[in-house]
Amino acid sequence: MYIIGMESVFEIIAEPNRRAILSLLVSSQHSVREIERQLRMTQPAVSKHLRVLRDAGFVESTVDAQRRLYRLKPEPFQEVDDWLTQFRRFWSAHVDALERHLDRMDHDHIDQNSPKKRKSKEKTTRPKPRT
Amino acid sequence: MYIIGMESVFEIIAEPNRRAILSLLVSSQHSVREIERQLRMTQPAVSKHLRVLRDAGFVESTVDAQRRLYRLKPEPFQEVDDWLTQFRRFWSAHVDALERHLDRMDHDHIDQNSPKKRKSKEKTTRPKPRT
DNA sequence: TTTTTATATGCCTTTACACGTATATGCTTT
DNA sequence: AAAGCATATACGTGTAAAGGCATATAAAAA
Repeated sequence: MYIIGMESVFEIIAEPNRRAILSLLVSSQHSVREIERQLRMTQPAVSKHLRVLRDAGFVESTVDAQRRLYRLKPEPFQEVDDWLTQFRRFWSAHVDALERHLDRMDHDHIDQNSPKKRKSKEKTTRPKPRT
Repeated sequence: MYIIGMESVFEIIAEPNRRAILSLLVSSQHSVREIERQLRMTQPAVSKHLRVLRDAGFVESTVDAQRRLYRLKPEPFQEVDDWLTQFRRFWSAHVDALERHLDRMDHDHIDQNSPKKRKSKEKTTRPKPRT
């Protein structure tokens, strides 16, 4: 049940300054002032972008005295990733990016000590060539 | 002094009609007229969006008599996926979406006949909790 | 309490973009 | 050659969003 302004996640991340804020918040939470100084934006600009990001579910905030500490929320990113899914079969057939994608994730996130489980050349199923 | 319209991939996919075109083209290539009828847009609208998509590298076209057949190109999707990468560690820590992501890709793309190689509960490494 | 710091918001201006209509270009069919 | 189909583009219009400045609110420090 949606209230208002329901912009798509894609419109939200279309704005470069908002992407910068998201990238900054991925390391840890930050106050508005900190974002303002790090990204060299005016304070109202930061607050407005954070408002948009909050409404879209990209961030949430907690109160710390006069400050508001903003941090990321995961759901909208998942939404982008879900949209991307329909294209993965296609693009992986071209640049074999699927394999690289999975290997990259194995490296970065699963573990660094156990051997990779994915066979290196398990030829991804090719979609039918376009006519 | 800007060269010309170098828009980011995010601005490109921010437009709903463009996303619709991309989703349509994922099945197979289509002519402008076909897109026009399928998506119930005016012909100039389709042509303009295709122009934007082409300039951004999302599509390419070949000539077929008077028609132009448009099809997807993979690179820009990869670019979106790359941007998403910096957030995967974060969001996977929250909803365990990484595992679901990988499992989903296994199902959809790698193969449908060999057993899944990924252990079902290989507890993804958790990033340090945010402070 | 007065002042200072932190954040949010309202107003205004500018810019960019999406759309529709009309038109231009070019190939095809007759 | 003429007519018709397919596509691209130019122009004008409306709208929405981003940025700046001023201000409102509230908590902290003095």
